[in-house]
Parts: sequence; C-alpha cells; structure tokens
Amino acid sequence: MASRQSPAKEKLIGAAVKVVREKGFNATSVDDLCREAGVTKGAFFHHFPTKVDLGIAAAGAWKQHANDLFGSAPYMAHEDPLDRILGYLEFRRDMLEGPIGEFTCLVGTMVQESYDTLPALRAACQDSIWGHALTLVDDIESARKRHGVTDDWTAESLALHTQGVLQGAFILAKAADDPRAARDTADHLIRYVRMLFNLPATRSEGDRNG
Amino acid sequence: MASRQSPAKEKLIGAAVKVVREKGFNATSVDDLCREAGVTKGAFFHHFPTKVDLGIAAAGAWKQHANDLFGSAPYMAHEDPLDRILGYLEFRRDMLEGPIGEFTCLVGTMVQESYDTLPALRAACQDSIWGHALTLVDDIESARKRHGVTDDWTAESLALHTQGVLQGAFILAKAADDPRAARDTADHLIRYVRMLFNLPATRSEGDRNG
DNA sequence: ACCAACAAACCAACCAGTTGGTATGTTTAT
DNA sequence: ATAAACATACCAACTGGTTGGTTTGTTGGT
Repeated sequence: MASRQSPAKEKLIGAAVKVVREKGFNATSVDDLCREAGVTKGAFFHHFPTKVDLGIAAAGAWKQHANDLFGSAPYMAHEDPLDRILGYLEFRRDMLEGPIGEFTCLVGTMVQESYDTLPALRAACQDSIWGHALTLVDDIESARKRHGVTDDWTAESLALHTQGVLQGAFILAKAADDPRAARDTADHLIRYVRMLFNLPATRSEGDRNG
Repeated sequence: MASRQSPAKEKLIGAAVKVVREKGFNATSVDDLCREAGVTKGAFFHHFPTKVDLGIAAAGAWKQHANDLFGSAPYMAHEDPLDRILGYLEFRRDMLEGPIGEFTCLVGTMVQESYDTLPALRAACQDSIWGHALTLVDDIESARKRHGVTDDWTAESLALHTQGVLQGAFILAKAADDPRAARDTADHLIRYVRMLFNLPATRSEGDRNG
C-alpha cells in the first residue's frame, strides 16, 4: 500500500536533511535545496507548497529515520530493558565523533529557528523529538519495576531528559567545533542513569556488556 | 576606564539580544534591528562593519550579563561551595517559566546557525558559553575536596555538563512551546549533582536551604 | 576646522514563490 | 483497441519584494 514517492520529492527531503543540518533552515535557500537535490525550482513547488512544508516533511522523515536506526540496533536484543537503555545511551555517545554536521539533530536545529515564527514547523519538530523519546518510555518503566526503583521521577521525564542532554551535547559540539565536550556530557548522562538504577558508576569487566 | 559607549551602539546590542533570541540570527534583518533599536541603518554600519559583528558584540554582552547576574545572586553567599552550586542550579531551574524568549540563551541560539558558516560568531558563542561554565569550576573542585568525592569525573566536565543540560532544556521548551519539560530536565540535573555528592536525591526540610 | 555620530536615499544580489509550459502516464467512453 | 480527457511530474524564465551593505550628506561638540 505504501505508494512509492516520486524521485524529486525524495531527493528534496534528503537534500533538506543534509543542508539544513549544516547551515540551518533560514540560511538554506530554496535554490540551495534544488541544487543539492539536482531538481529545478518548478519541481520543488510542485511537491511542496512552501519551503516550510519541505521542512515539515524533513522533520517527519527524520523521526522515521531515527526510529528505524535505533529500533533495529544490536543492543535492542538485550533481555533486560535496563541493558537496552544503557546500550542505547552508549551508542548515542559513541556516535559523537567525526564531522559535526553528521551526528547533530535536524529537528533540534530547526526548532531554534522556528519556535516563535513558524508554528507548523515547530510542531513537526516537537512531534519528531517526542516521538523518538517516547520509544524509550516502556523500557524505562520496565527497568524501574524489574530493578525495584521507586524514586519520584517518571519514565517520561527521564526519556525526555536523555533527549535534552543529547540536544545540549550537540550545542556544545557546535560551539567548540569539537565533539569532546559532547561526549563528556553523554558520559555524565550514562553515569546518572546508572546511579538511578543503583549500578556502579562505571561498568566493570564483562558486566552488562553492550 | 570603562568608556561610555554611544547610545546607538548600546541600543543596537540590546536590540540584538532581544530580537535574535526570539527569531534567530539569520531571520533577524538589519532593518529589524534598527527598528527595534530606534536608529537608522547609517548608525548601524557606523558602529558595526557587518551584521555578524553585531552578533559577536551581542555574544560578548551576553557573557557579561550572565556572569553579573549569577555572580551576584543571593545563593553565592553560602559558605559551602556545594550549596552555591545547588543554589545556582535551582535558580536556573526556577528561571524556566514565562515567555520562552525571556529565559532561553542567546548564544545557544546563535551557535546553531553559525557553527558551519560564520566561524567568528561561532567562536564568540563558545567564548560566552565556556566563559560562564568556567565560573563554576572552582566551586565544583572545592566541593569535591570538602565532601570527599573521588569519582573519575572532572570539575570542568561537570561544569560544561550543566550548561549542556540547560541548552537542551531550552530546546525542549522551544519544541513543546512550554517550559515544563525543561524544568523536569533541570530537576534531573539537580538530582544528578546531589547524587554525585552523596546527598539525598531531594532535599529534606531545612537541609541546605537556598 | 575637524571628526565622531548619526541620517536618508540608494543599490546590486538574492529571496521565496509564480507563470506558462512540456512530457509522460492513466483513466474512461466508445 | 483506441482516442479523448485528465492527472502527474517536471522545467526555464520571470517577478515583486527583501537583503546586507554603500554613498552622500548633516549635525553638534571641541
């Protein structure tokens, strides 16, 4: 049933994900996007009524991409939900290397530019961030039960906290033009989650291996 | 020695801080800034060679503003450095309310738009963030010693982590158009710091009052 | 008289979006 | 089977408005 999209539309969404992550939404012109995608302006406005609509479509594709990537990662095979959570966080930390434009978040970038001026794009960015964060909630809930954690924080707030810390890590990486501070921040997040579940702050040999 | 700046220059910096926080750097035009400041374009380019130079000046003013504000806050009077740190973090959490453009960070906004395209502005943003983060390092060091904490994290990395979490909190607030998730994230940060220093996760009555 | 601090009119480049069109299917009536 | 009718995907050229920045001129203090 999933009807195949036309190549120009797909190429434009791919171009938006790439260029907007590097330059930001406002600094990326429609001509930039067409050039990157190898299509004409006519094709652009045939598929998207406005530039904002492409941004919204890119946010949707980004959510899909994230949930595919992290939903099928190896650590998801762990039987203990806490191992899946820690595997996820360690994977995210390990991704923080190489060119900055390749590990940062499209929707985190776009929402800064849109929250006050482009409400539809802001809503699409929220949907993308929240949609990904919510995939963690069930595992956090299960881990709380299994490991007997009764402290007064909610699974949802911790799931959103992980996304917030990662968004902050991206900003530190961009500011320093270097991912080291971002990795340190991710390490603090991992240490925090381990402490919440009464694990030693750092893993010991063979313990909870990813 | 601090020579008084001309009114137009000060007004333009103030206008940049206000409007760029709401709309972002690229979406803010020179005309917007002149209108907000109540000056003409001639005055703008008399004081700043380019729009980017005003952004850089605004980042400098922001750093000054932050260090003045947090350096003179009441919690700084605490004798125990850990009380000063927790006072700072609770103050920052409590600031997360009201209109979003009034508690978010100018340089965190600007760096997203500049890191790949405007290196001088990116560097000014890093200087602002790092300059503020480093004001926390001495207290964290002292608190480690006084409370006998020997875990393998550095004061600098924790100071940057606090700034990263706050930057992430701003993004969550902008995405949701609501500061609640940001406050929850700040609460997780406070809980983390308390755990690092072996305090109960939440304060008990009269204990370490801010 | 001089110079910093402004003001106002102006400019070329660029912007998002429009126009009027072609090429290539896909449906439907006969 | 076939042709008219319609829909989709795309394109090159263009438009009106906006952009960052310039030019030329005025003002007021020293």
